[in-house]
Amino acid sequence: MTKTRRERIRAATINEIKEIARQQMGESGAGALSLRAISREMGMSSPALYRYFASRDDLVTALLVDVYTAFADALEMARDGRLQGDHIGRFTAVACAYRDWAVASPQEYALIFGVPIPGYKAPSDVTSPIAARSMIVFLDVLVNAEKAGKADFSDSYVAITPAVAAQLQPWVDKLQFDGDIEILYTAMSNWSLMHGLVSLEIFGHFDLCITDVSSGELYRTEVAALAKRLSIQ
Amino acid sequence: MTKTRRERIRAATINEIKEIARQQMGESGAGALSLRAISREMGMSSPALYRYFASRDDLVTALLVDVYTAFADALEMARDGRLQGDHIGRFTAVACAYRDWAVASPQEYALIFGVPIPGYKAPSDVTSPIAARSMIVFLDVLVNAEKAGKADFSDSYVAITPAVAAQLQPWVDKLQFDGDIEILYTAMSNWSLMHGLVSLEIFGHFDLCITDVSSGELYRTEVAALAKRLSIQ
DNA sequence: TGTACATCAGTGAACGCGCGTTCACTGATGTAC
DNA sequence: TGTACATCAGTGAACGCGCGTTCACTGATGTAC
Repeated sequence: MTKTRRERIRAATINEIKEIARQQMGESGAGALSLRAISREMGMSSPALYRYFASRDDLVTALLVDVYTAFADALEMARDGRLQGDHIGRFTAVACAYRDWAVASPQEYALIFGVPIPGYKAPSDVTSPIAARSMIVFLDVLVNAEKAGKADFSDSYVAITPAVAAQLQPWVDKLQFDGDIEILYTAMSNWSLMHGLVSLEIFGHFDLCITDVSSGELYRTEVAALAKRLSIQ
Repeated sequence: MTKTRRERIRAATINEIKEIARQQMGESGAGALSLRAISREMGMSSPALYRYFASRDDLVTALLVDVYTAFADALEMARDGRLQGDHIGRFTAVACAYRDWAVASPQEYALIFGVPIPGYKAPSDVTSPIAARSMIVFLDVLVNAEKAGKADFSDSYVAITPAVAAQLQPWVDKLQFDGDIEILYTAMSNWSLMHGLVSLEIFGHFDLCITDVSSGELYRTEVAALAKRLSIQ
């Protein structure tokens, strides 16, 4: 655990690179990330970066991992800020944390959920386990509410056909999920709504028709509607 | 209306430029659109393009207009493929057309709804009226269903607070909308879910947990659930 | 404690690339008389 | 119908830019004896 001096400095430099990269992403978008621009801002020559990342793609991957992690952390923190038995509190907190995080760091959100960066393909073996984490947090809240008998998933949904149930199988397997398939389905559906609302807001597509989306009023109303629909308590 | 020979050729060239641009967008993403690449493919020199578009941004804007129009056309066609009184048919058709169009032309979808192209700002006076068209098609279906007494928007939603209602005002004004505000709200909400489902699918974020998203099974299930929730008939 | 050597961080120059855009130009197509 | 002129489409060369990446190198920092 005790690192040598060199290792500490090295780690600090890596962090600085990533921090500046994140910052530049915030200014000009994830696609415009440039090693030369980063090195310029750091007062280094650009080849020096190759001591830390083997290529631009490697840096992007590292950022992706960080961002996924930060996102999942934010959701977990929101959940754990409420008592275990406070199911509706947890549901609302996680759903709102989703938006809050995205609003606070739109370019990070875009990096994760936006159009893939042209010419860059994330190595899914690295990416996908971390990507799953955030979704699991949300699912977890639903599962626990249901186990406690404080939510009802069967009501306002159409029957899930066997075909759809089969499509969800990989997800079931991956999580070794033993609950009702309706819960998984509901999680996906709610997640999709959250994603839709947030990305429309962040990318400015609500500006046409709504004033002051940034208040989050509309989003919270939707979350409340979801909670009501699931009779979550 | 009768165009001169020169005008016809000119129009044809403009179309060719736009077509190749769309095609290249489909291959390498909207952000990677390059005048030089287009001219290369056309067997022209790149300066020649400046006879047709004053700049790269101008071309992007033209594409944006085309794409928005094509999208709205697709939704309208879907709607008009069903009888006026067939409200649930129209609802389903429009909702499914939304996804079908997006799946068929993901890069176009990304151009409209994705992360804005870095360094490009769409002139909203040109863009926004056309952007509204597609949403209006969807809204129109809901309004007519409600007028005919074939839908119920009050049921599964939380009460809309005055604050939220106020936020929707610009939209009401723009459309000179005289219906119930719940309808507008519902349209936005449903639209957001559709957007969420489709963009998660298109950008590959469902790949982790679902097999064969491309069948559309899941999406159709969601649309059916929406229809049920609105008691649309 | 001092010396010899290996490892590491960082540099400057360079390669080769593609980009948007401007400019002065050549021919072809249209138009007015 | 023929001629003079204006308009238009398209070209090739060039400007200036930024990019990712490689290479041979210089010093500094660590390590083994």
